Amino acid sequence: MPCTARKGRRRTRQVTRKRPPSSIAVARLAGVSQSAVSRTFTPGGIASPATRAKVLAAAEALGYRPNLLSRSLTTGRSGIVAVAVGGLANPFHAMALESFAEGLQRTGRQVMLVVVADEWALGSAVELLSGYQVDAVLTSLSVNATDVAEALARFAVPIVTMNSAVTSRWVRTVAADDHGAGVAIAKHLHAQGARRFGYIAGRSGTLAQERREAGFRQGLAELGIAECARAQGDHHHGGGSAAVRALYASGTGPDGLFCLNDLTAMGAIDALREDFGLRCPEDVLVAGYDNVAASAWPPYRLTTVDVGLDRIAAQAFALMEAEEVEPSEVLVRPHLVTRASTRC
Amino acid sequence: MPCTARKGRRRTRQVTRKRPPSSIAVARLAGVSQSAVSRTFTPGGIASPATRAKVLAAAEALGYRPNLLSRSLTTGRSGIVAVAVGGLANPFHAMALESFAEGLQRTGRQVMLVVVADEWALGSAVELLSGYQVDAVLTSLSVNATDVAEALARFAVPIVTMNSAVTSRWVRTVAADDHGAGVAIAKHLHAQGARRFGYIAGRSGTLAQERREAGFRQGLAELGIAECARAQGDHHHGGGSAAVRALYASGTGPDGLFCLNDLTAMGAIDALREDFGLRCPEDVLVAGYDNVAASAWPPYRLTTVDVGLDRIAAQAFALMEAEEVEPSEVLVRPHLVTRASTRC
DNA sequence: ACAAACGTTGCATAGGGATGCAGTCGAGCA
DNA sequence: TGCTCGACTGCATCCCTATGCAACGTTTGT
Repeated sequence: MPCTARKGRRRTRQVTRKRPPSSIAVARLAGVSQSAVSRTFTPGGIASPATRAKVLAAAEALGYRPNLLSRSLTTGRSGIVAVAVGGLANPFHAMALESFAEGLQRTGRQVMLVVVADEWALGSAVELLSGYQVDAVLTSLSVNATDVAEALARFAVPIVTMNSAVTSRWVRTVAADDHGAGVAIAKHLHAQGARRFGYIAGRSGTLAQERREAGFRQGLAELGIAECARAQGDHHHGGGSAAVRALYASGTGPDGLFCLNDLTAMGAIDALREDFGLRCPEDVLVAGYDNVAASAWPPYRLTTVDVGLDRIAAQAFALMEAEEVEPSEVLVRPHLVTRASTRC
Repeated sequence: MPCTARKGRRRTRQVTRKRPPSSIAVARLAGVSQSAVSRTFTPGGIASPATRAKVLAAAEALGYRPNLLSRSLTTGRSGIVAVAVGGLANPFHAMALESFAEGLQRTGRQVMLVVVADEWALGSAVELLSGYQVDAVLTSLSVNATDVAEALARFAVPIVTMNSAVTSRWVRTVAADDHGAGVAIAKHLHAQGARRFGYIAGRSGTLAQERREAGFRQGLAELGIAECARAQGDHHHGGGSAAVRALYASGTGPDGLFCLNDLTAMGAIDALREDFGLRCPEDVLVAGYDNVAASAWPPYRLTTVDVGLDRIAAQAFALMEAEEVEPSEVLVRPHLVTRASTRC
């Protein structure tokens, strides 16, 4: 067997930046043991007032702050929660992020942000994140692909999504009642006088989108209406405009339009006015979804659905902290915000 | 002297969640030493193909991922960069965040997000972040208070701000040439026929705001114009509207309006139309700042300034990585985007 | 055929902090 | 006065990975 013990070796670590003071340095200066320093800074740690004072003075003098990364080594929890959002260009995602971040910071957790393109990117992002020992992952994306959900479960980290095709011990879901909101929009548009209906979708295959559409169609069906025009947008302003151009190009289009989200709806309204000279409340009623700030602005005054991000965030936190979860989704009741865009 | 060595103690750690497999577990399964596992996963580590294969197989079987937090213990760099933004309700901040996040993720760094109210909150946020050993801090805030800048410097972490009153070895600044842009806007408005000018400010005391205003006034001065009405907004849509109501309430208001940012400008335009029946290009020319997505929408078609976030982000990354920096700020030349809101 | 050179591997330890255990010291009690 | 109890404190370890060094086996050179 090789090599006997030896000591006093010299490190030539590469660009080793100057390290901040450690608890050992503080202990030396304060004339106490390293454990005393640790106990002073550990919540719930026991130290006499005298010791605590000496330690705090020394720490202040050196500018010492406990290294939370190495703390997480012993405690097994990093205090870091990952938040994955897709596309901050959409103010809804920005607001969701802000809600999450605020709540997490308030409870002393830190937010690791990951911007992901879609749910598949989410898989590899989580793989990376698991290396950082994040305590949980929150995402405003919805997970539809079953295999993605299963892949996520492998990391043994609580993952809270907004809509997921399958939920499991690790993949948990909180969502607004998109279906119910779709029904409500249908009835509202009808009550306001719309008779020819249309729906502008987003990228196909997202659960939220499918549920909103299904709800809308069911609402129409309950009113005895089977027909509903349809066009596809892209979740953004431009897509809404394009969809309207497709819908109204040939002959009369719908006079009641439900759009997957507010950006799409605002794009739709703009195209109606610009390209077809149609006025929004008078000729076509338009409703959106998300209650983005801009939806309240005078040019739009858009009827929309407020999902209640604060309540969603609160539920997400609860789900994230739960030890065990029976696989089922938590639904939050959204709130219909009626504005001038659907008032004749 | 107390206690002699003893071993085999039992831990009753509190809710110790099941820990993920460690390199030791992988080593055991693969029949190699822990160092072999470490070398397999360390970029640049040396291991024979045979060993590497055994290790990778074992790691795959156990679902092992190296713990990046403890890695950072030895390497001294966490790979985490903090990004501090204020108020994601403003799409400009959301866009800045996205630019930063994308660039950082592309280079394999992780983003720790901090939402802060103002620069003072930034100070305590950085204090907390320094516990997480972040490699640098980026922020879309500007730091004006000298004492805040000095407090930040104490943490010995590179901090890149957008505008800072004082720069130092640690506090570095990249900014758009707000002053120059203000001048350009003044000349543009004048060239388009405006004669009575007005400026809508944000909260007082932010450097960006002061520079835009100073530039605007200098541009006017160069045109021989001394007079410029002024009202204060709040960086948001509502503030712009309120400012317009204040400006136009008594008699004729300006026919050339420069607003601190796009949200303010859009609020201004809406109030001009709603409350005073003034049309935007015909009666009043309006310009904003930031080139937010909504500024291109048909109701506004807002002339604005694009600061070039991608270039700013690139410069920020360079500043962040620089070992030593001569204390001076990096200026990026912004780009005037002219749209219908200033075309008669 | 022997030595030197090279490529790999394992050992031991560092890095910062948390904590079980045992020992110290002072206070309270009989 | 003597003893028990309790409050602290320090020691020794552990958490997980990275890495300097020495030892090993193999290949190459002469």
